[in-house]
Amino acid sequence: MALENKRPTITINEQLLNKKISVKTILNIFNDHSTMTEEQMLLKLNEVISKKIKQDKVNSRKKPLIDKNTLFPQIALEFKEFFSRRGYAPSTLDTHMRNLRQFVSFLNYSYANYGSFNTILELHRLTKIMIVSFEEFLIEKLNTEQIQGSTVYRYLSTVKLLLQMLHEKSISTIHYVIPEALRKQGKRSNDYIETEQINTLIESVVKSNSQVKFRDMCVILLTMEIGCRPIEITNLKIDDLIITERRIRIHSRKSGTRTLKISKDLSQLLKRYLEIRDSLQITNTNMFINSFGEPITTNGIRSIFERANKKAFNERRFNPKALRHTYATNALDNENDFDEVSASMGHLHRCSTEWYIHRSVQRMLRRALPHNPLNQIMNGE
DNA sequence: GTTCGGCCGTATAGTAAAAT
DNA sequence: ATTTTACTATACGGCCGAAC
Repeated sequence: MALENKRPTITINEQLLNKKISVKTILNIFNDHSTMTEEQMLLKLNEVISKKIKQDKVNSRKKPLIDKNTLFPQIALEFKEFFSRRGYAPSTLDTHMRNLRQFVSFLNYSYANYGSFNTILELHRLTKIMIVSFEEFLIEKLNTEQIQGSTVYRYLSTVKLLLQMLHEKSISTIHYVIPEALRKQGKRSNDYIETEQINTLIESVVKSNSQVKFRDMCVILLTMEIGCRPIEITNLKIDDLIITERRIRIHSRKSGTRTLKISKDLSQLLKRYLEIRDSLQITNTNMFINSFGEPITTNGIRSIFERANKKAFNERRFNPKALRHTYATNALDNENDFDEVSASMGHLHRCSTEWYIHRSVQRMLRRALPHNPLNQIMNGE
């Protein structure tokens, strides 16, 4: 390490060329330069750099989570086994399994003296009375405002499906119809977010020092600009972005596939994000990844929004869906072609889009996205 | 034929807790 | 302290048949 006659030199790791280190960090290193030798400075710099590189490495998950299957009663697993052959989406099967867990534990609790209900074969002891008492149990929860009507309906739908299966397997002959009064749909909400609020949210992300800052910005701005769903963001593959044409192809089971135009600024931001992503060793082709290098999930998207909200407003003010609603309202308000808006929202039917027209006319008149918040960010940097 | 509404599969939201 | 998962609850929307 002797420097002697030579000028001090430093070998920069190739990886470093792609890393960004803030000016402030560098300045901090040389803060007390008066007391440091050149050699010490270089050592210190190297130290900071290697720390930074280490930091940017993708973490790996330590150990697998608890086997999900152990969380569900045997009946739910058998249910899944039976129905997964019918092409149900994973989320649907999950929902039913969760609902079944409630039902099975209800049976085991309320009818303990009838013996246990563990496997579907044991469900031959299931009686209509038990189901009706489950209904009553749910109604009680409904009346005490623990759950909504639509949830009661969901639970009973699962029971109905279970009975279908039991019938097909000749385990039970109970024919069950959900009572009319218990078939409640959920209520639609419609949030509208003023532009300033969106700006505040985005600014808070821009200002943050988060390692996933660029990812988060891309996710929020994508939702804002094209009104896509969280699930559609999780489904995005790298190939879905056609950067030269500034087009992005989004897909979900619910809405199918559609291709949308994005702004110049957003495409630049995405490009920048993808550069960062490229510098990590990622084995999948998903555009957005979590800190483990795995494809991001809808939970991940939600937490991006929650974090940003908390930072910006100190409370949860709006969610991805609200941005989606805002997008639809703005798009319609700016006198875009109705069918175009409908298509860009991924609505297959006009009625889905029409719903947004019935919003407060006053508010619709008041605001119209005066500018793209991205302009400020890109110019400001 | 268009519109309305039910059905039901599937997505999102809120919260707590775990993992780093 | 931050970021993610797990769980429960609930909203959204495609599809289709009945009512207009």
